[in-house]
Order: sequence, then structure tokens, then C-alpha cells
Amino acid sequence: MHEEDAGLRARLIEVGVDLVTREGTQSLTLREIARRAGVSHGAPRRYFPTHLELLSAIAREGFAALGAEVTRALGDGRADPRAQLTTLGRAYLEFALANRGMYELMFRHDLLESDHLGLREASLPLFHVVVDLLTRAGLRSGVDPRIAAGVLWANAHGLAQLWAWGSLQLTTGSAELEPLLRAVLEAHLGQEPQ
Amino acid sequence: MHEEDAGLRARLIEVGVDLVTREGTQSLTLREIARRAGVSHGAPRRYFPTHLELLSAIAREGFAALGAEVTRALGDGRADPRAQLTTLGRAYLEFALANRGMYELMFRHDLLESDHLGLREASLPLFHVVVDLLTRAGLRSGVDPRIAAGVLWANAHGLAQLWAWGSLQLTTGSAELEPLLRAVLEAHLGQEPQ
DNA sequence: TCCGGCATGTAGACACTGTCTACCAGACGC
DNA sequence: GCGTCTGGTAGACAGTGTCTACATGCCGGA
Repeated sequence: MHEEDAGLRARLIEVGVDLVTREGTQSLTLREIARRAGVSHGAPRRYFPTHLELLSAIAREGFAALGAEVTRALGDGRADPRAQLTTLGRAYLEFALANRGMYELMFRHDLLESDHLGLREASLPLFHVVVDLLTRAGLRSGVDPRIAAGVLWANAHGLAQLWAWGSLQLTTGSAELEPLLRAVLEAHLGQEPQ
Repeated sequence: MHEEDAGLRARLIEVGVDLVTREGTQSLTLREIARRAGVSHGAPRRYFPTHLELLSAIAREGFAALGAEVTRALGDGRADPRAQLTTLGRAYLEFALANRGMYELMFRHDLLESDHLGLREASLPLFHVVVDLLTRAGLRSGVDPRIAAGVLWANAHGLAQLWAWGSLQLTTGSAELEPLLRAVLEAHLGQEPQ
């Protein structure tokens, strides 16, 4: 009742987002998306010349959703930077683990037209937020905040990936994410005052 | 002149390792491996019932190579723990970046028989080395060394991945890996004394 | 020496994929 | 009414992983 005639291009993306969140990247074949959209397998070609471009459009939707989720979690941004970084990290990891298929797609650069469509740049605004929060939270002198933000982002990314795979659960023995998240933030921000 | 008659099973793995390091995971099709091994596309089935199992065997070779590289770098292990962790981190990242295809394969769990063949466990010995070095390097009291090791590993893993993709180069603006590596170690081990 | 089994690889079918090309129905301006 | 163009269909093609039927050669026992 809501995707009536929204244009095939939009419906293909919508179907793809639904499919990847529900069944994972394996099901994201061109023909399967076309089938679920109720069109022939050649139809998507009018809007997406290649399979990769359709997947890139779906992934871009994922980056948008992640950005929305993070800004929603950050709220008005009046909390102190350290608390905001905690919220941001939690929101990031929760998104990755709640939408594993989509998160995997977003970083499967072999499935995406990474260079041509500026998909890597899709995570830039989020990155700038981290840089800003880190500088306001205070860094040791002589530390480039972009380096620190990159390392922190890499830590969250690796954590999400290893956790989704079950490796961390295997090695640390813990079944909870919270202590890991706390350890990440303490490592990069120094120990909590108080 | 050296892989004469080494048994098809071994040769398939060898060809696969060569192929993935030279051309990446995309070229690791069952039929291509068989072609390069000089056999028909049905032959591998005698030794690997499914494509995933062949890929898993190739990935296991990668874990072995990574382990060998790391232990070689660590040497006799007489340096202090912090220096050893630095060498370990450097060796890990250098391996990941020198063998991108293989490293990607090792963590593409959708291509591997992750549960059935204990492939996740292949990284366990390396993980235990990190736990040991971290405890000897000294941690703040109340910190589970396994948690700390997991977080550190996640950081290295995420760094390798984002760097291989070019995202970090894009965000941090730097074209060198060294400051990132130093930042990682300083974050997790505290600032260098002296 | 022959012979039955067994291991090992071949060849072809099947369903599936992404891409490409020829076609076709319908709307729209003139 | 007619040409044109947009948006979708249908089928071909090469490639993939899996499965099955078949050939071939080797080895142990009579």
C-alpha cells in the first residue's frame, strides 16, 4: 500500500534494502531483486547499467540510515564530548549488528562501484563528527585528531566485523558487547575521570 | 619443475594460494583453479566436496603463513613485551597489506566453511600470543587481558581493512601507515615511557 | 595371466548468474 | 494519423557450482 507506482528505480532500491537486511548479501542477485520487484530481469538495466551500480545505490541507502541513526542518538549534542562519543560508538555498533547484511554490503568494496560513485565519501560526514568530538574531548598534545579519529573508527569497524563473525565471542569468552565497547573508548580517550 | 606430481589435492591448494595472492578473491572460481592445475572442472570434487572447502583449505594456508611471519618477526622473544607488540602489530599489518587477496579471503566468512572446519580457531594461537604479551606489558588493574587483546586485535583488523580500501588515506590525508600503527599501540598500551 | 574392484579424472547436463540485443507496447507532440 | 522515444519483455550467450554417468589405469588375489 505504500510502494505503489513509486517508480521502478526507487522500488528496486527499496526491494534491495529489504532483501539484504532480511536475507543477507547472498540474496542480492540482480535477477532476484527484479523478481521481487515484479519485473523481468532485464528491467533494472534501464536505471542501473550494471549490477554493481544497483548494489551501490542500496549501500548508499545504508550509509544514509546509519547517519540518521547516529544523529538521532546524538540528539541535540549538548552532552559532553566524551559521553557523545560513547553514544556514537554504541549507535554505530548497534547499527552494524542489527543490520548485518546491510553493514556487510556497505564495506564489501568488491560489490560496489567504489571509485566511480563516491561511495567511500559516504562515510565522510560521520568521520568529521568523530574528529570534532575528539578534538573537543581533548587529545594529548601532538596527536593529529584525524589520525586519532581514523584509528578509533578502525577499532569500531574491526570490532563490529569480528563480533558479527563470532570471533571475539570465541576468544574473549564473553557474550556481551558492552565491556568491549567500554574498553575501546577507554583506550582511545584515556581512563574515565572519577 | 617443483610441483610435479605432488598430488592433485596439494597442487589445487598451491594453485589457489598463488591465484589469490596474484589476482585476488574474484579469480578463485572452482573452474579457474582446476584449469590452472591442468585438470577438468570436476576433478577437485574428489578432494573437496564443495567449493567452500577448497577455499577454506587455501585460507588455512594463509593463516599458517601469517603465523609463520609473525613468529619469525618476534624472533627469540627476548625483547620487552611492548617492543614485541609493536613488531607483532607491524608484521600483522604488513602481511595484510602485502597479501591483500589472501587476507581478504581469510576474513570472508561467507566464502569459508567457518563452522565446520574450525577456521575461526586458526587465529587462536596468534590471539594467545597477544594476550600473553599484553599481560606481561602490564594493564590497568581490573582489565581482562582477553578483552584488551580482542579490542587490540579488532583495531589492527579494522585498520588493515580500511587502509586496504583506501578509506583511511582518504580521511586522514596521510599516505603512511606508520603513524596510524603508533597511534594504535599508544592508545592500547598507554603513552610510551620516556 | 586374467579379473574384479577401486581410485582418480573426464565429460556433459542442470539450474543459476550478469550482460547484451532485438523487439514491442504505449504515450506524446505535431 | 504518424513518427519518435521511453520503459519494459524475452531470449541468447558465456560463465559459474554441483551432480551423475562414464572411462581409464592400477593393484591384489586366484
